[in-house]
Order: sequence, then C-alpha cells, then structure tokens
Amino acid sequence: MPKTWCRRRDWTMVSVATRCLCFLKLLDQQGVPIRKKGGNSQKHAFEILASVAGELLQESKIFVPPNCKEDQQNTPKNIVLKERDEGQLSKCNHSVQETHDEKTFIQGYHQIYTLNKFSHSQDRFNLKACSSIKSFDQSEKLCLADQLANVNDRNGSPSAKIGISSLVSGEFSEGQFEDAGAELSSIQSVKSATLPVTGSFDMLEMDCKPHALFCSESKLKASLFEDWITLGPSRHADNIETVTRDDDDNDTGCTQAATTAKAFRLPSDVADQRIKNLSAGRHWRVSPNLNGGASFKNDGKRRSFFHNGRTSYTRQRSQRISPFNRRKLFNQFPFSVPDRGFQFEDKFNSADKRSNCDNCTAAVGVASSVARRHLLTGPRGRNVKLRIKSFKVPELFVEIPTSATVGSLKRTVMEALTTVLGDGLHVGIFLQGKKVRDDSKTLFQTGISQDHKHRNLGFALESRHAQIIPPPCPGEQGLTRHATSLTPEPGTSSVSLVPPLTNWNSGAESDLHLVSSLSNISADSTIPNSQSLVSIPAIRVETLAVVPFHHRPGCHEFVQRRIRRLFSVAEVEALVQAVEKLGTGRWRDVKLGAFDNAKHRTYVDLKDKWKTLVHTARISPQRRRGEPVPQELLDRVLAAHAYWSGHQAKRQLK
DNA sequence: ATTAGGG
DNA sequence: CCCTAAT
Repeated sequence: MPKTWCRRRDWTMVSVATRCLCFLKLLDQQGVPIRKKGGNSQKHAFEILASVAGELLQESKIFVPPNCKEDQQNTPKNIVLKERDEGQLSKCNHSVQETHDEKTFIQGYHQIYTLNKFSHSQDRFNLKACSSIKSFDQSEKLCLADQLANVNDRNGSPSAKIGISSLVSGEFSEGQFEDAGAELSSIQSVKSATLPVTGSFDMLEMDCKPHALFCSESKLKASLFEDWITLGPSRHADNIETVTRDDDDNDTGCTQAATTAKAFRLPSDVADQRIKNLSAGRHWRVSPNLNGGASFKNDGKRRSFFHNGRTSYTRQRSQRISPFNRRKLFNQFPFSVPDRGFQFEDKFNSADKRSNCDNCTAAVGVASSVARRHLLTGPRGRNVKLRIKSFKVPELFVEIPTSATVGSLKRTVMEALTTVLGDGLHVGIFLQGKKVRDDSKTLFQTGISQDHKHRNLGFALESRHAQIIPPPCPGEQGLTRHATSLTPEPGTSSVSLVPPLTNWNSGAESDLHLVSSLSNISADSTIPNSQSLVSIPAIRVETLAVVPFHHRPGCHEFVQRRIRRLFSVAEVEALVQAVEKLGTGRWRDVKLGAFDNAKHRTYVDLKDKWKTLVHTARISPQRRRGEPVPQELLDRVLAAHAYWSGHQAKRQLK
C-alpha cells in the first residue's frame, strides 16, 4: 500500500488568530495535549505558532507595533507581533481580508496555548510570538529584519527598529525557553532539507544574496511545517488533500514518523518529499498503470478523487495571496517565483504561493543572450538570439501502487507527461520577473532586444485552457493514445521529453513560431538537455508577450515599463470624437470603436489620455508640453467632459 | 474584464 | 504609464 498523508493548504488568508486556533485545534484533535504546560506538546505547539508567525511576518501581515513591551516576568525579551489593522493596511495600499470574528488573544509564553476571548477595546489580535524567532538562524533574522524595516518604512513606526536590532543582534536566539526543550524539531529538519533537482537551470545571469536564499527557505519551511503538521489521521477531510506516493524501502520508517502526530521530527528525506510535494504547482493524479484512468484537472479549484471515493477541493495557494503580499514577497525574495512559476532553483520549487498553477508552470531556465546587431523595426531588423537551456515540465503528480513495476511507473509518468504536454500549452514569457501579456509589443519595446546582463528572460509552459482532460479509457490508455488524441501529429512516440514538446508546438496556435523553432531545434539535437541556440526573426516573435524579470531589491530594480507612446493629434482627434459620442464611462467601447486596431492602446490608456487631455485643456497653453494639441480639440474635450460629467451626475441622481 | 481614480 | 480597488 502506498503511504498516504494529508496536507492542508488553505491558510494563507486566514487571520493570525484563526490560524493559531486552527493549529491548536488540530493538535488537539490529533491528541496532542496542547493545554498542558511543559513537555513535548508545549514545545510542539510553540513551534507551530512559530512557524505561523514566521510566515506571517514574511508576508508582512503582522508587524511590531509601537507599544511593543517586554514581559519582564515570563518572557524577558518579547517581541510582540501584531496583526496589521485596516488603517495601516490602507496606508500600505492594500486591503485586509481577514475576518476578525474570532477574537483571540494569545497571552504570553506560558499561556500561549490558552485562547481567550478578546473582550473589547481592541479589534485586533496580538500574538506574542517572541520565541517564534528563536528557531530562526541569523540569516533568517536578517531577512526578517529587512522586512520589518520595510514595513517600518511604510508605517513610520519607530518601534520596529527595536525589533530589528533585537533580531539582528540575536537576542532572541537562545536560552529563553529552555523548557521548550533542546531538541531541534522538525522545523530545523525541514530547514536543512533541500529539494532534489529536477530540472536544469541557467544561473548565468544571476547573482544571489545568501540571505535571500534563507528567506525563501525559511518561508518554505514555514509553509512546509504548517502543512506537515496536519499529517496523520486527520478528521477534517474537507480542506485536506491526500497525497500518496510510492515509496522505496527507505521511506517506511519516515512515513510512519510523518503520520504519527506526535513524532515531530521530520526526517530529511521525508522533508524532501514534502517539499517536493508542496511544490506541486500542479497535481496529476494518474491512476495505476493498467486499470483506472488518469484524470487531470487544472482549473483553479482542483477536485481530486481519492481511492476512497472522497472528493476534495483545494484552492491553489497562489490564488490566496493578496496582491500586496505578492508584491511584498516579490520584493523581499528576489528569487522567488514570479506569477507564472519561473524558477531559478529547485530549492524554491515550492508550492510557492506565487506560482499560479492554473497554468502549467513549466519553468525554464533561460539565458537571454542578445545579439548585438539588431534592429527590430523593419524587415531587415536585427535578431535576438535566445538560448533556452531547458524547459521545465510542470510538476506531475503520480499515484501508483507499490506493487507496480518500475516499467509501469515509467509509463505512468510518461503518460502524465504526455498528457500535460499535449494539453495545449503555450509559452509565457517573463522579463525580469514580470509577465507581459501584451502580445502586440515588439521585442524592442519590451526590452528583450536590449543587451543587458542583468535582464533575464524566462519562458514558461502554461496551459492554454483550463479545461478538464477526460480520463482516458480504461485499459489501453497508454502513451501513444494520449499522443494521438491530444496532439496533431500522432505517433511521435519516442518516450522522451522532446517529442511531446514538438507535438505541443505543433498544436499551439499563437506564439507558435518561437516555440516551434525552439522545439524543432531541440528535437533535432540528440541530447535531451542540449542547449539550443535559436535565432528568431523579430517579426515572428512579435506576438510574444514578455515581462520583466524581478531583481533583488538593492540592485537596479527597474521594472520594465511599457514604452511610452505619445498620442498623436490624430489619435487625440479620434479619442475626442469617440468620447463625444460615447461618453466618459465607456472606455471599452471607445477602445473598440476608435482604437480597435491600435493594439498598444488599452482602454486604460484611453481613459488616462482623456484624463490628461482634460487637464491639458484646463491649464494655460504655456504650461502645456509635448506636441501641441490644437485648441479646437481641447475645447471639444472640455465640452465633452462637461457634458458627460453632467450626464453622469444626472444618472446618479436618478 | 472593466471602470475609476490616485500616483 | 502604473497600480489598485471596486464592480
């Protein structure tokens, strides 16, 4: 029988208190006497809270409040972590999603497991998570300090400095909670775990800061631990997905440890496995090789069927992270994954909350080396040379009985692979960490053509449509069948990664040229991992979308902006005319009506332009800059604006 | 996906 | 032109 464990992945947007509650409840349900003092259970619960606190801290959902005080008696050097309130959040320009209905106050270390109703006077939670810092090493503390500083900058809260210095000086590191036990628990175990390398990466143009690595890792650790803690015979199946893996001999003991609620030591190989599984940006459930069908789903809410027939809905973590957090993390962890799962290193190949798993996040290590003599505009334009070392296939999830043969395992994996590759993938492009969706931009405009060393290009395989792949017929649903049904060129059947890529390319509609060039070349090469030098005519790549890649905070962290394109008088004229006709609230219609074939003008652009036009029309001609707009047009702008404003006001009155 | 508005 | 919030 395969080993099974559960994990919970729906914490992200829950409030601090709720999380703590959940964790504690969970412990309780698993038989850990969380309310007792001393002993392992206390330590365990504490570490859980530490894990939560660490994660929250990294997400900047909590901060060190001004009134941070030390609890002289029990916790000499307490850090008080406080959930941000709405005011602060809005200052930071993001919203708070937490529900504050569970008002919980966790008081100090010795009472940390006692959850009291938080009576009144404050509508927020305090989490004294002093010792949570304990399990962080110096680098992580630095990282946390960074984040605190960041928060600090935004909030202007001087007291966070205290927290920072304390963190950095390591004041909280040791010796405060002896009774928590000297044993390093699973947090540490997990921390030291690294992911098996499953893909190749091109680190050519990357330099990494050690502490950034630690940050990512600690974050990973937090979420991993958080997930791991739900191991065992859990009773809430609703939010838990069951993960099964086939084990080799070594795993038995480890898995047992993992499924025992009280065994908090997480063996590193289990940790590896856990991380690996956590990293499942996408899950594939492949039924045993001979009977039963493979069923895949890759919509936002995956629904997987278990052997026991239960269903489970799991939302992808990535969708639960708030925009703020997303950006925040982005800033903090230069090497974490941008939205679509471009990844630098498998170590961070986690179920990173940023990797949107709706799309097959096939990560690609790419070295963008840009040739010199280019010119994008015009037929004799320059070319951009891209070397894509490898495509990383989206994570597969395979379930197979331990009694299966190695050969059948291979076939199963291949089947899953073929399915995902045949599932109409397309290429997403990242430039400096950001994905560009505007296919109409040229490489030149997006900056791909520029020869910047620090500029990184990423390609990712993304699913074209979030549709459900019907389970194959039972029995003979092998690779060939998949290949046949899902790809235009049947029978390209060699069991390797390259042919599927080719097939997929053939099936792709847009972005086809680049992709086919790539795949053709890789297909040509005999070595699967070979590096292909691909020369792509600029014109053909024109349809590609590109996004800037992210950088580590200190360094030239410029995000590639869209190229500024001034509105010509003719465009202004068209805009004015359209707005005169349609009004100021129907920018989509304006776009469709007057700028439908101007791909680079979005309705937002038009709206913005109208805004500036109104402004321009109101200021004195001397203050206007740029290409002068005829006064006649400006007058029309003012007239139309006045008219439609009044119109809108009237409508609102009614 | 659109709209509205601040930056 | 970017970013967000709110629809």
